[in-house]
Amino acid sequence: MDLILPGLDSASDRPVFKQIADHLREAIERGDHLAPGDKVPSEATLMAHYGVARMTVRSALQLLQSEGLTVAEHGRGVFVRSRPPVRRLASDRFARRHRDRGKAAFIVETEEAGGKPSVDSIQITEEHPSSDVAERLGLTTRDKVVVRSRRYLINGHPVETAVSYLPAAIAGGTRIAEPDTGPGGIYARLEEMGYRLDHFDEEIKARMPLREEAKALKLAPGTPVFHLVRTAFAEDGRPVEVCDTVMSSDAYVLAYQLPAR
Amino acid sequence: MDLILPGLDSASDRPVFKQIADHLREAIERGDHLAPGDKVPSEATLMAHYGVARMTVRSALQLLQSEGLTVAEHGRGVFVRSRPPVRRLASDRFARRHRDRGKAAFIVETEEAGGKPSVDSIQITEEHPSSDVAERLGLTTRDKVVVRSRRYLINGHPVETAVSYLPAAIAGGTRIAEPDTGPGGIYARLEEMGYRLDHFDEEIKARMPLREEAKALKLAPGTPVFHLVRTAFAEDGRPVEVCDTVMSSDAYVLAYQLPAR
DNA sequence: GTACTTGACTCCTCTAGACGAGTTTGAGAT
DNA sequence: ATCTCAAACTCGTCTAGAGGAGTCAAGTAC
Repeated sequence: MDLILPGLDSASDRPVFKQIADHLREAIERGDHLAPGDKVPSEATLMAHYGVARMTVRSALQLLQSEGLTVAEHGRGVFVRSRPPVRRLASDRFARRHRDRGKAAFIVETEEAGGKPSVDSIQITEEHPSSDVAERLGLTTRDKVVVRSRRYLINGHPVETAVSYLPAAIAGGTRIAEPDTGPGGIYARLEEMGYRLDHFDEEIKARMPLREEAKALKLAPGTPVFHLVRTAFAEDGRPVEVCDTVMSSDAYVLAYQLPAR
Repeated sequence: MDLILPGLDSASDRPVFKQIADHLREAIERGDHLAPGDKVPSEATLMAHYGVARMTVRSALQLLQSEGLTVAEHGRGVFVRSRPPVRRLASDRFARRHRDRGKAAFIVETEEAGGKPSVDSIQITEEHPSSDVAERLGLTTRDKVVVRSRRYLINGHPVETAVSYLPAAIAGGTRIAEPDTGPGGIYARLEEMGYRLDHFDEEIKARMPLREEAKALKLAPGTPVFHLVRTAFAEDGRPVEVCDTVMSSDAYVLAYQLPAR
């Protein structure tokens, strides 16, 4: 490792720990001496190099970690973050021609990208909806909804959690309320039941994950999430499903096509 | 302020600073005693309450800040983050009927939402494109592109930076290369010039901001950004513009409509 | 009354240690 | 040659201080 870091600029009024972070950040962004996966010099090494206290070095490393540039591994070291290959979610992923192939969108897309898709933590309950979900579905909080939660994984690594809400009047007692919804997933079942789908609305936010989300998705510190809420509308204009998903921003690029007309 | 925090659980093996952060996080999420804009108890208060060292309290506060829940103001205190009202960006924002009204999408939307839109830092240059931009525009890096950078503000607060790239062969020497593009913006000029627009592709990533981005958008620590790249296609299928925007995730909810057909 | 000073309170940076816990590695025993 | 175990090295948590700088309000001088 021939990484060479500059000395501190004692004339500058920039705090020491930020200067150290700057040096490391530049080395990472240049990418020549500190490439993804590489080990960042240890705390002890940096202390000696800069002649500062341990906490000062740790503040610098903390900063880089909060920027999502590095990951610390207890007992091993601090490493330059290597991002997993991202998946592009096309805006035609719910087109009927895909659904008719008999597989859910996630499975198809992941296999096409050469990954091994899996789904776990499937839970199904029947509950009263939150006011937000009730409003989106055109229900009241006194109505009941079928709630399907699950987690999606690629090559064993979790990338997304999803919770679907469907009016119990529609989905109650059907295969949608079973763990295995059969070929084509929820949307195929809805269409079989006569709820021919017309369009989906998607609302996307980006934010830092809650603690449970970071845990469920095994997110490295400093990784934001997409929070996407999709509402499916039948051809009669009625909403038939709300799907609330949280996705690792590391794993996805969302792609949409908009008409100019 | 009658905020009541529980004591530490010395039996738990959860680190003290995380326990303290948990207590504060819960109080914030409950929202009853610690609402947006409220002042979090000072470091000294928390030290006394929990009987721990200064650095322990600071670690807890640091954690909350990195989660985007609080903002520290030097000399004043730590405050529960109050998020600005978000703007929903509808997927028909570039429909021709809006463009024909003679205002750019950003101006129209912001005024409709009751805000005062403004644009600053307008810079126009002519450059060789990066390989990414060249590829999206169907050019080579030896061609030239007109580069329009600007920053969008709502009520004086920056929310988005945008850089548009257009083939110099199309936009060079036109009003698109002037600071004021005239009514309806770039897209109206392109259509006048005979490049009737067909559709837009948008690719969305979420990530933590670079340092310059955090500065340009005056982002609070722990605020991720949307990185959106839009490519505009003319009716003959040729790409005519690539727009690279970075948006504060605090200020936006992106909304799209997808067909189910 | 107004303007200025002062002090209390706030968070920011940094030092110099301590112990703990996970990982790796090499020396010694088998 | 292989296994075991302890040492060395890593980051994680925590203590107990120090001086600095920004903010605010009360009190002082004019």
